[in-house]
Amino acid sequence: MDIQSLKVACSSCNLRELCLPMGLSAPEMVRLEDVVSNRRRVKRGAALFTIGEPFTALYAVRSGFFKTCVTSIDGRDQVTGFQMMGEIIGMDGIVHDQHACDAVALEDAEVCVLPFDKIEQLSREFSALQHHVHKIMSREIVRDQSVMLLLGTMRAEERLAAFLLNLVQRLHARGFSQSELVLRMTREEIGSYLGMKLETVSRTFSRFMDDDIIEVKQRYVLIKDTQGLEALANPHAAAGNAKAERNISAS
Amino acid sequence: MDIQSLKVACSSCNLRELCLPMGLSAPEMVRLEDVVSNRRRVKRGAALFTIGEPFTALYAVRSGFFKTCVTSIDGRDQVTGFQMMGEIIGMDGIVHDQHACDAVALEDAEVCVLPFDKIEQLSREFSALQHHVHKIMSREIVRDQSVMLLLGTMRAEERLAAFLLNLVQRLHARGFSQSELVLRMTREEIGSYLGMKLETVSRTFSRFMDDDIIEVKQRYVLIKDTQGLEALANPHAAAGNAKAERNISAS
DNA sequence: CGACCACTTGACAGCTCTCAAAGGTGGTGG
DNA sequence: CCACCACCTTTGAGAGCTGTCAAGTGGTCG
Repeated sequence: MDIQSLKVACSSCNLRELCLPMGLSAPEMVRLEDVVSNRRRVKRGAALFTIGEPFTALYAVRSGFFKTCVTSIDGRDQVTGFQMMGEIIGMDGIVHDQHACDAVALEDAEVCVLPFDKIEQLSREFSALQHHVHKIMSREIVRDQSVMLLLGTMRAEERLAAFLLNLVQRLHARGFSQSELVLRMTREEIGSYLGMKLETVSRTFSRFMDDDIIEVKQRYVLIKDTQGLEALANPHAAAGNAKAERNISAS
Repeated sequence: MDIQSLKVACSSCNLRELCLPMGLSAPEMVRLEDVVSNRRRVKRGAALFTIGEPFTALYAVRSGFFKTCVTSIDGRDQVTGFQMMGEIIGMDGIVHDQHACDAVALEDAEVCVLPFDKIEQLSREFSALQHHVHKIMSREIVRDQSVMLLLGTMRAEERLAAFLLNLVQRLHARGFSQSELVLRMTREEIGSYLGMKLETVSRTFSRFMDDDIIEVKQRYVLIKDTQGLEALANPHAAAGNAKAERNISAS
């Protein structure tokens, strides 16, 4: 245990199937461990990086929970994502060699530092790593597009339902419960992510409770009726929707 | 001219400073031309690719105008972007080896086909190309985040103003007017992108006209007061906003 | 234990959506 | 070449959802 906490070892990390080393061969992973030599602890409320800060590395979340936020010229800010263990942060910084968003820890956290020049160098040697890096960035693009869909077409109930389902789904993939979770963020942060005010988030939680779909006690959430929640997130999915059916039959 | 229309030549393409070959040396560009050997024409209204289609290549827009749209399980769809010449489409497909959105031509268009396996192969040889590919993907992530900010925090007037400013800015970078443009998309498509209904788009255009900030005649738009439009897009930028000022002083 | 922060709830206002009708524009076919 | 049709756009009226403002409660952390 002591040795592990001093030296990073992707090959023994229980996140390796979710994180950067996914799909690498044993010798490749050894070389990767050489690159991923540093860890960094981030206290709750502290920033891993901030807007404008020079970009040098990507970060793999090892433990803890982060939010990323962008800020407009006139000071409005928006949470663009919540990141949990195994997820990669910082790809926004590549294009201008400086970060385009803030990354803030929502609880005490630890990240693996992935110096980007080293990643690029190793990617030129190992096509598996190269392709995986591309996949990670592509996944982020696809995720962002689904958030656009949420923000552009959904109403408050649908947004919050989709948000909760997404969270438990990701937690479940990490070995946690399928129906229980502890929110690491405030109502205001949820609202910022979902494009609604904290009061609306709170009211919507209350409505879900009244409908007996979830149980909420502060940060703790129990999903009592997953199907009901799914129905709230996609209200027209069951009804014979022409477009949806076309998509299903096409695939 | 005939030769050029048969054979792609990045080195003589007037988009090379915006597109994939940016920053490559002469010999590198020659090798790239070998990869970018195919072009494809797409008629107005036709799809360059659709959701679920196998991913094989990225596409560089050579002429014409595209939209990309995602569709939810229950059939709602959302325009996630508009792409003009010099911009790269298709990065959504990398993660699952199939496209996650539709790309539809809004006018007759032509694209350069960039087979992705070839791009990856060449990226392993040329770090300049590798880094540029990363930048293009990172730029897309940053763009998506700014759309989230728009959808999450702005009101109809602000969204449409920001949209118009973004369009003319990109057109201007391509040598077009700074104050005049022709919309290639319908009010409904604008609305889908901006998360509002077509009627609201139309009404907001009318309000801008009443305020003498723009002139609109169907698809044609003349920006009469750029500063006024910027003020509409960032209403609190001028006022002494604490957060904005903190960002300015910090940078 | 106390202060502060997060959360909940209510009342009301306002923005955007919905539904509806009419006017334009561009394309197609006779 | 003209007429017709389909689609896009504009505008109005009213409804509904979410935001705003406000007050009070409860939980958490120093």
